[in-house]
Amino acid sequence: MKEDLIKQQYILKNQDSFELSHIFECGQCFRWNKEQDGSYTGVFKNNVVNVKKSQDIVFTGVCENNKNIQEVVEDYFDLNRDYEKIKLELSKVDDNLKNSIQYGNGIRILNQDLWETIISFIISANNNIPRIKGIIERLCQNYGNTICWNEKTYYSFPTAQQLENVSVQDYRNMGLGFRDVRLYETTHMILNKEIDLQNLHEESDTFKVREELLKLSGVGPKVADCILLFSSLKRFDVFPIDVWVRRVMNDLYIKNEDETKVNKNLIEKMAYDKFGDLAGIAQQYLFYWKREA
DNA sequence: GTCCAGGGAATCA
DNA sequence: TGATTCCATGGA
Repeated sequence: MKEDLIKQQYILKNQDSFELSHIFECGQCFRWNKEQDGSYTGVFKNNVVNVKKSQDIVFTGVCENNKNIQEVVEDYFDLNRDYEKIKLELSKVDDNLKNSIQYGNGIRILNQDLWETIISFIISANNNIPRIKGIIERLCQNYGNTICWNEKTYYSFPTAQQLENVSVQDYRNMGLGFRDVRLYETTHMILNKEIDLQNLHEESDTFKVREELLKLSGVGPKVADCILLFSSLKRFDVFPIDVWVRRVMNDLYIKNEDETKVNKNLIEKMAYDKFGDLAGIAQQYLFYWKREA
């Protein structure tokens, strides 16, 4: 019999660089949903947390093994990182970036589980965000753990072991489309330790980690960079290039007549020249600004 | 009916 | 290496 989870709360005061919509709508995560009161509720690992911002930021929820909620959210929201310093540094680059930073000033890069990030971004390929969220939610409901809180049932993201016996056809039936085989193959590559996720955390060379990720089925350059940036690997020196980022980089800097013809290597080189080892964070401000504004 | 979505893999030059 | 094409699905 599993012990009941204790409802916990943590109140954070005086936190600049923390806006709910900026954090949850900038495309880095798929499991946070807006409530009627403007707060957001999400599941990560086996935690269910609601975040509400008025003057202070209030975290309420239940945590895996009743671990202290302050420690849990400090890790997940990367609360000890100085975003004011990062924004100051990036604002010096040019007015374009400065404007986008003002627009998305409350963005933070979440510290998401590596396995979940890999699978989520394989699903994201040639897909739109509402549909990605729907597919992931069905995966969780079918194969994740149930977590009860506030008289509602939530579902954790299934582990690789929980997906071990899921077939390609099962995935197809859940609406994954052509991504079904990729999800199946990658799950088993990780279960077989062809790719060892622990080793990825221990490798310091970003390029080597990227090479390993690219071996996974369904992981190409863009998905690999998203995994590097948005997961617990936390590599801020990568610059994921999707259609939106290509668009914004062409509009601001390259100014090619046909933005679909812009070379990705050119964008990548330009990003690193301009933004250096903070390119990934710069990418998030630009992405959010282009998509929302 | 057509186009598009946080692309990747296979194919061909 | 670099460019093209196909891949399911659902919403606009």
